Amino acid sequence: MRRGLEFKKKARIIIVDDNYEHLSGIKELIEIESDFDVVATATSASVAISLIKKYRPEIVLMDINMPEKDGLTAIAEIEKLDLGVRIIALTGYDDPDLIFRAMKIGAKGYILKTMASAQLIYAIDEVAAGKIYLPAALSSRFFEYFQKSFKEENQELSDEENLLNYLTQREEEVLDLLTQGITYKGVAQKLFISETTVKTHVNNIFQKLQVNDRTQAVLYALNNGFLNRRKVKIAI
Amino acid sequence: MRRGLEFKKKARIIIVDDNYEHLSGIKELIEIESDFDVVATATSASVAISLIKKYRPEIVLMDINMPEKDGLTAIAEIEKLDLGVRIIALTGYDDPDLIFRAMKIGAKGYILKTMASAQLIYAIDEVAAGKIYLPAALSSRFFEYFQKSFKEENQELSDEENLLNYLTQREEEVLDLLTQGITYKGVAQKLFISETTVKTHVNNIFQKLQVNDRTQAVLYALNNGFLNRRKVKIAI
DNA sequence: AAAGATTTAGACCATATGGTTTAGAAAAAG
DNA sequence: CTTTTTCTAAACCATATGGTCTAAATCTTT
Repeated sequence: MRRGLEFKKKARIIIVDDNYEHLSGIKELIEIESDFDVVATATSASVAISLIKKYRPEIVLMDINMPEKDGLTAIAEIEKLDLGVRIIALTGYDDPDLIFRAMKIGAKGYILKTMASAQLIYAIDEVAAGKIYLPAALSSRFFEYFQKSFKEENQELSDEENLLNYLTQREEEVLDLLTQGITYKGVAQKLFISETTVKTHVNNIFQKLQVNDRTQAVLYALNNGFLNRRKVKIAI
Repeated sequence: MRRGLEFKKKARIIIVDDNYEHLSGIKELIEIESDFDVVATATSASVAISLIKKYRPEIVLMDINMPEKDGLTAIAEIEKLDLGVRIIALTGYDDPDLIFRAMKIGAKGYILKTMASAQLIYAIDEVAAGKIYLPAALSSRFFEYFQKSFKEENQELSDEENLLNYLTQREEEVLDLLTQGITYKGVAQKLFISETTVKTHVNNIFQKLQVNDRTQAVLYALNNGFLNRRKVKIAI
C-alpha cells in the first residue's frame, strides 16, 4: 500500500504564550491558514505541561519569554517526559544564546514572532514532518555562536604552549590510563611493564606538564584537549 | 559616501578537490554562472594551504574526502592561520558527523556535490556576505546529531543515581578543591580545618561516590555534572 | 657509525594518601 | 527536647605516590 493515497492526519497543536493577545493571534492564524488542529492553549508553562500530558499533541509552540517558569525550563521538562512532543520555540528577538540553549535541550524549531505568518506555518509543517527547522537567518546566528564557543574553548593554548604536545607516545599511553583513574599497578599490568617503569614515566609526565601529582596531571590533560579528538567540549 | 554606488568587489575563490574532473566542473560552473573569481585550484590540501597563503582569497571551497591530508584537518589548519578566509565544505553525501565536525572547526558553509548548481552559487553568495550557510536539509541533519549527542551526555544519570547528590555541603566544598588539584594540606588551609578532618571528609566522599582514590573522585565529579550548571559538555 | 631520544627498570627514601575506629561539639530534624 | 546528621579531630597503620639518581636496551636521526 505504499505510495498510495495518504490521509495525512492533522497535527494537533498546543500553543503556550503568557501574552493572551499573541496567543489568540497565533491560534487564529493557524486555524485559518493551515490544516493544523489547535487542541489547547495555555498562558503559563505549568498549565501547559499538564495540558500536554492530557492531550498528547504532536506539536507545541512555546513562548520562551514568560514570567514564573520560563520557556526553556519548560521545554527541558517536557523533553524529559519523553512523550514524543515536538516543540517549536518562539521569541520576539533573535538572541543567539536563547536559540542555542533551546536547540540544545531539544527544541525542534525556533521562530521569531516578527516573522511572516507563512514562515510559521512552514516551520510547523516541517517539524510535524519530523524535521528540525531553523530559518536561515536564525541558523546563521546559531552557528556563529556555536563556532565562537568552540573557538574560545579550543584555542586556549597554541601547540607550543600546550605541554601535552611534548609527551612521548608511551607517556601519552600512561597518561591516558591515569585519566581513567587507574593506579600505577593497574597501568603496569595493562602496558605489560613494571611498576617502577610506570613511575618513571609518570615522573617525566609531571615534569613536562609542570605539575606535582596525578590529579593535577589528569586535570591538565582533560582541560587541554587530551583525547579531544573524539570528545568535544563546548563551554556556554 | 555611504549608500552611494558600491562596486562590489568580486569575491576571490580557491577550489580544492582531489578529483580533477570535479574540480574543473565546479570551476567552470562558478566562472560561467557567477561573478566570483576563481584565482586558483588545488588537488591536495597541502598545495591548497600554500595557495591560500599566497592569494588570500575570501572563499575556499574544500572537498572533505581527500586522500593524504583530509579536508577536515586542512580546514582546521587554515582556520588556525586566522587569515579571514571563509571555508565552504563540500562532500558527496550528508554524513551528519562530517557536517558537525566541519562546522565545529569553523567551516562557514557545507554543501553536497549532488546539489543543484544554483544552490552552490547561492551558498557562496551567502558566505561571501558574511553569513554562515547550511541548506535546510543539512541543517536538519546537523541538529539531529547535535541534539542526540546532548541527550546521551546529559541523561546519563538521574538525580537519584548521581551519587554527587548525596554529598553534604562540606563534602562538596572539599571535592570542589580536589577538582582543582589541591592537596589535603592545601584544602585544610583553605577551609581552616585540620588535615585529619579533610581526610575524614575525603574518606566519606570516597564511600559515597564508591571510588577509592582522589583521581577517581575527581573524574566522577567532572563526568557527572559537578559544577556543570555553567559548563556544558557534548560528547561526539 | 655516532649521537640523541625513548623505553625499560632498579635502588632508596620521604611523604602523601587511604582505611578504620573512636569521639566530642554543633547544627538540623523530629 | 531528644534524635540524627554533620562537622570536627585524633590515633594508628599500610600502602601508594612522588623525587632523585643511575643505567642498560632499543629505536631514531643524522
